[in-house]
Amino acid sequence: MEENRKNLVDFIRNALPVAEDRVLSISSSFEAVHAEKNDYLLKIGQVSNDFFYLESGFLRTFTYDARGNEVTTGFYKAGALVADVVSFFKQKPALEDMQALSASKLWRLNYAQFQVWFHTVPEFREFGRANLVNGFIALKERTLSMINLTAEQRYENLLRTRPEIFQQASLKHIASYLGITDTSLSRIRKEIVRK
Amino acid sequence: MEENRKNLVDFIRNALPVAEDRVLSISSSFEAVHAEKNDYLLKIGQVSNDFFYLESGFLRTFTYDARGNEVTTGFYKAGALVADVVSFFKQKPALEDMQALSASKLWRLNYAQFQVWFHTVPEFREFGRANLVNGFIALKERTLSMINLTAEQRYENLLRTRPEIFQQASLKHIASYLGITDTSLSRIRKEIVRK
DNA sequence: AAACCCTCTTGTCATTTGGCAAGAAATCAT
DNA sequence: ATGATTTCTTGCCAAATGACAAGAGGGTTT
Repeated sequence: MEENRKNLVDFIRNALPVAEDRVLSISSSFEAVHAEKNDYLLKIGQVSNDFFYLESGFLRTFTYDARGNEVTTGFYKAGALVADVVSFFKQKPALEDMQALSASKLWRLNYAQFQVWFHTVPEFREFGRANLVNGFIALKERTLSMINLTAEQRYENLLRTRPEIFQQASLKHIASYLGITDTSLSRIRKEIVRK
Repeated sequence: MEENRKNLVDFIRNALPVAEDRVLSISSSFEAVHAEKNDYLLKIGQVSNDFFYLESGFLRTFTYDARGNEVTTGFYKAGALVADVVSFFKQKPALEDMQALSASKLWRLNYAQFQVWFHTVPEFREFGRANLVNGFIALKERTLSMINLTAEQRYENLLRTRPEIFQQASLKHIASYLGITDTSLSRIRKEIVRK
């Protein structure tokens, strides 16, 4: 397969206010990864060595409840940075699986190389920090929405703010992301139509 | 009331590897705050201007579910740094209340002063970053524990890892922190005793 | 076109959890 | 110390949610 780094280079150039040669050297430290639909990019128990930029495709992360049911914890669309932050930064076994929901093209930065850029490029460090703050805020807001809102309100929010998920994921995955079963989601949808 | 900064200064000295005069200048930018039992330190809707060091006492943060019931989201004991990260760093209205569960002594750093230290003291910045990573990880692990574990397992975990909470908070607060009602917690405790 | 697969919906039933209220126990205030 | 208040437990019942299974609908393959 031919390797075209234009999308990746554009992303890095846009993310980091650094000289062009630095943009190129950082970009070239990423490695192309291709995932087919249903392929796993990380499995529970593995220590993540991958910090991904998702050029195209669609991913989800998921774990299992106390009864063994899959529970989707996140959806990622093209343009996203994707990593199991806990496993990658703390080099601990992952608590979630990561899986492609459609054929995906990714660029991978390994842990050692991440550390090099983090310690030698202030802009990289600053971008990483900003990213972490945003990730923390998103997780906090999602956690609170699971408390503050009804399942129906969470469904309507998701439909409004992340419509792309409904093009890419099954209602079973969406239901578990909302904290309910596919049966309940089906009933909520029916109720909304009735209104 | 007499003001004794020894505990605060020791904390800062221990947290930041900087010269003693810097430890003292940073310490003296904190302002003493005293809270009586049940006093609020932040209310939902306010923009937080406070980054606290909790010298003594005990705090909780809480919000409300869709039916209006209080749900405790965090407990904080002496020695902790406490802030509504989202409200403080993004200067947005808080989504949670913060309340003292016992008379507490706190030290407060305001947003403007936080920014000054953040931009002028690399060690402060680095400490802040490490703190954020740990906060993110703790939130992620708590979120996953709400999925992976049963309420009984969460109860036993909490009892084992944070026994001080059981000295300071009511079972009603603990129950909502575990994601259940006080009625259910009471039944779980009964069941555990039976074993 | 037929067979197949996958997703989604829907009915029935079981289980879990919560609401409520009463009473016991512990704590606090005067 | 005594009364008042709060917390915790427990029983009863209602409501919400999930498990399971059947079936409809779409899309794909052969």
